[in-house]
Amino acid sequence: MTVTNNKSSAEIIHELSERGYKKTKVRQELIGYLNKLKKPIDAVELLVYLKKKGIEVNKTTVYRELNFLLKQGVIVDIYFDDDKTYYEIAGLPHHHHLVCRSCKIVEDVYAEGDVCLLEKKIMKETNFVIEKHSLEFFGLCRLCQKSCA
Amino acid sequence: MTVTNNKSSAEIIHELSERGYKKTKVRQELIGYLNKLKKPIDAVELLVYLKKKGIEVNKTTVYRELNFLLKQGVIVDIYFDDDKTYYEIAGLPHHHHLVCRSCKIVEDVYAEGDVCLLEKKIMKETNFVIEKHSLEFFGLCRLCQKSCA
DNA sequence: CTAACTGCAAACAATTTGCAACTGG
DNA sequence: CCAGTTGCAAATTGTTTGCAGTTAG
Repeated sequence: MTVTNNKSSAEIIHELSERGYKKTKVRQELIGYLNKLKKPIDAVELLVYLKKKGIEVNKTTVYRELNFLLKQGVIVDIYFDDDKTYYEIAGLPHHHHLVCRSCKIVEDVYAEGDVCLLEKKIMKETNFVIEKHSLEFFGLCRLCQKSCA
Repeated sequence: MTVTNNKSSAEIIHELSERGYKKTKVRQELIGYLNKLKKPIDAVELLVYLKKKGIEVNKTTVYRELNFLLKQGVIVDIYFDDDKTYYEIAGLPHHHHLVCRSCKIVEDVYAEGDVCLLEKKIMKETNFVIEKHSLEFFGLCRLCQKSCA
């Protein structure tokens, strides 16, 4: 599925420019941040991040940039138990997500290939061509186990 | 996780009435349909179904009813690679979903407990309390493999 | 009779679109 | 110069809320 191919932000920007796309402030910042974060984050939080760094940018631009990066394969989109889209840098080693239903924190879990085997089995049995899967675990993180019901 | 406990529509309606809730046309139809369908479906499609059966109903009522059934544990909500919520009757045996990226058809896959083992392992390793997980496979169904890229 | 249920219009949140202005290579 | 990029306001989609009227038990 997802190929493990972790690139530096500079490399990504370079590849994009080879494809004829410009090196803009917002583009660089988003790629840089997502590349460092290595976890799913939503558009609004990214907007907050940019604001905090003093970068004046309209939400439209952020949404447009995210869709662009998605199409270019720089990031991937992820859907959790709510109605917004999360984005994560592409090319991370295969992993899944732990989502806390209380504080909404997201952690990555790098559990070995069990699901990939299952995937192959299902493809064989159903003749469905599976291109990707998503596996999320929902529950309570260590902190929230103490503070809430 | 989800307890396998497949009830008849009549039983469900009965339980709800014991909790003080009424037996309404829309409620009966929705439970009946979801119980027969045994697959995830979204609010709009449910609305279409009701209209087709000649049941005059406002979308607000459908959304409200779905949230009600969710709270009552009659149905569960599922999130795929788009921005709407899907609903499925609760208590089905543990299973996962195959979603076609082209025609959006959803199929259930009843693959055995691999993921539950993984879940236990992760709980032990991370101290996260996992309450549920969702595993979806995305790709092309048998038909769409032929008709589209 | 009364809590549960409903419709309607309006509000909402997340995201997209049209269009004119702008900017990097 | 010109394709790629941006801001702004307005539109869209999925869903929720307030409120007044209706109905099942």
